[in-house]
Amino acid sequence: MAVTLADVAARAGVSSATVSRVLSGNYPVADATRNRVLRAVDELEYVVNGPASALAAASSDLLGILVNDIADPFFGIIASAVQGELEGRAYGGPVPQKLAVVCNTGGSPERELTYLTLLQRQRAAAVVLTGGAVEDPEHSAALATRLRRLAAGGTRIVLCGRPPLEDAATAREARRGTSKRTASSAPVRSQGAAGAVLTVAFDNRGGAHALTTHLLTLGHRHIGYVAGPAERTTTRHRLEGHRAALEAHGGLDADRAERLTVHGGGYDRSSGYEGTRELLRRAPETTAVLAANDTVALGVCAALREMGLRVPQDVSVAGFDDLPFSADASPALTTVRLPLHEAGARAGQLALGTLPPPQDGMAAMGHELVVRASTAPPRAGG
Amino acid sequence: MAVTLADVAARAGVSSATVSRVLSGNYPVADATRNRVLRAVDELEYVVNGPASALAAASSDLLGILVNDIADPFFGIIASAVQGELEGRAYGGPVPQKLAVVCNTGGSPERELTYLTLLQRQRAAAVVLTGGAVEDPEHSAALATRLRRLAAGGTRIVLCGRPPLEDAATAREARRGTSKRTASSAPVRSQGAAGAVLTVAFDNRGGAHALTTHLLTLGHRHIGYVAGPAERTTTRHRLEGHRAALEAHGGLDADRAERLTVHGGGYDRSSGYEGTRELLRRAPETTAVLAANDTVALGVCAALREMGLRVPQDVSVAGFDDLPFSADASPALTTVRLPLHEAGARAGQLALGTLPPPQDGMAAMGHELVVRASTAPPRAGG
DNA sequence: CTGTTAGCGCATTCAT
DNA sequence: ATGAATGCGCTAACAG
Repeated sequence: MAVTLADVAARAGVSSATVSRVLSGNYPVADATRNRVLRAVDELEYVVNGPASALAAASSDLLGILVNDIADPFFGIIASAVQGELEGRAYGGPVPQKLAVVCNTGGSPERELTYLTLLQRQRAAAVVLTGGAVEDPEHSAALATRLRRLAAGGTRIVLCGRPPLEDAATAREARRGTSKRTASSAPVRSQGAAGAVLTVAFDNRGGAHALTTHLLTLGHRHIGYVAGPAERTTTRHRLEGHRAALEAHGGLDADRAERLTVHGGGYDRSSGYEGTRELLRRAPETTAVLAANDTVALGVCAALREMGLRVPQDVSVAGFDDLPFSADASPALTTVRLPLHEAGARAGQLALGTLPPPQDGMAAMGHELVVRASTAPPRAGG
Repeated sequence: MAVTLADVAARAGVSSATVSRVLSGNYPVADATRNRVLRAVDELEYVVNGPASALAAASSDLLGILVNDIADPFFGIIASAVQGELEGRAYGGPVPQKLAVVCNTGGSPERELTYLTLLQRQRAAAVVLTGGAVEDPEHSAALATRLRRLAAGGTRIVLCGRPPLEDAATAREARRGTSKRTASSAPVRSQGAAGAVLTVAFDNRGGAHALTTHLLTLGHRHIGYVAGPAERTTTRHRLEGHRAALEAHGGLDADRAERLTVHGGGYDRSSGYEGTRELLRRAPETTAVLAANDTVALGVCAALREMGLRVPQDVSVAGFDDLPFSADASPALTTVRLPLHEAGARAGQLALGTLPPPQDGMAAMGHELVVRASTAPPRAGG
């Protein structure tokens, strides 16, 4: 833990500068010299001092990934995919070269900011923020400011699974309550220029729309919605897609829609369980339940089962995300597949600069309706 | 991105040393001075330069976590729990202070070593290695050497879910083929002293034993085993527990046990699927299948279903780990619960030094048999 | 309690 | 193609 460049240099009979050049490989060095250096490195079991080199070079090979909870497969899959892009080629094969710093925010805005500070402290080369954002205007503004500053400082920022940052002007308007945003509004500087904040977006609206349409087509007219936490963009977008589909189908009764919507505390199983009990208390006529995501859907199914209702004969249930376990659930879950892996990979490439950023700074991912056993037509007279 | 300690010092009218003291908080500073410094920090939006401070202090606040794949909830849960321990208290609340570097090894020994090098380069404060180890003697030796060296250099090393490092002497013997290891063997230096390699171990043998006994008690006599990759310690231990139970129950027919064991390529669903087809081809009389883990068990169930066999009426199935989705699978999986979260938390505490290391360097975690719907007595005459 | 002074180990000019 | 010299920003003695 103590052998330094100078030691290697001494052993190889060269200057430390030369050793540095050999190791970073971005400067011509005579083959003979290089070999001698490499041998010395080997013999001394020299390992570069990362902090020292980061200090001198003003850069690091750390990449931050902010997730709600890495134990949730939704985030695990994305993080895994981001990681997959973190390797370069060397010695004739793929070799990891950057390190991923995974930060569990638990969905808390404060921790999100705290982690950003910690990553900035490490001079992380890039930061990927995953999952829905909290919609508190105060926090959004603070976060946007921080991210823009980071981006301006050279840290690549990628949002994966959350909407792009509002441009500053729009945000100001929004906070003033004037949302008369014209088509000819000023160009969004935060997206075109260098130091842009890039986005890989999921189609939460479209997915929920497809799911709701699927249920409507099956004949359901009493569709409950067990939603995620109210203040999340993901929650809002999915709900919007759901309501848009209802509206398209024959008008939306706002009060009724409100009554059929329950907000859970989180994207977890128990939210689905509790939410369903509440929902059926409010609206016993419900014949179908849309869940905030697959995990919530499992809780929905469990609650229904416990109430003596069969899925899908008595009540249909649908999830969202199509996590790996959904196909094997009881019953197999109808859901919407989000390209989590692909999105993560894309985010990783954008973060590394491997992939040229899209024109408008935003890559939109698709969705796919996956119909399985948990949805069926409502019972006659249901 | 350019404001330094000196800038803050100038603004606060103190020396940079004082600023440093205020920020690290481990040295008395007059309240008035502290406030002035803090204000300057705030006004200048100063963020510590991590690399510089790591270099000067010869330490970093990075902690490495090696996992097979962070997308697998088994590892996700452990990693999440480790993370949970990474926060200290400040400003009257829990605040993350160390960063977790998560490394996906994909189960490859080379990548394991590569990542260790990268972490060593970063001067990581600790490294937690999770999941079963690959049993190649060459690699084990290389890995043990590396870990011991790291530990000796002050990096805390914790193995979570894999057996303790063999002590050097034992390893040498093993490689010579002489396994006459006496009870009075030399004390294992790698475990008692400072710089020890600590272990948090799962009871894979005990769990498999319990599961097999459960099936035997139900009346099963033709129990197949769809195992994980052959060279993993986890695979071996679970298989050993399984066979020990068979033996305890009435003698073990080695050939038969061999015929009823199929080794999958990995701990994934498709291994379970393929393995089951192979197993039933070899031994159609099978009335129960033990899977390498829960994920594999899902594949087992899928294959059986596809062959027209009902679970558990025709064939019982059991998993291992009790991952969250297992209770909601179709049918709900009988399995063995491993305290993944608790183990991860413990590993995190040991890695941080929050928890005093156990006497023998090893904390053994328990297991719990969880009987659900996927196991039942064999059909009469089965 | 605070300031001064030396490095920490490396990357990078600038010479040669 | 290589070496010498400088400084990255911070911490840790050491004084005072």
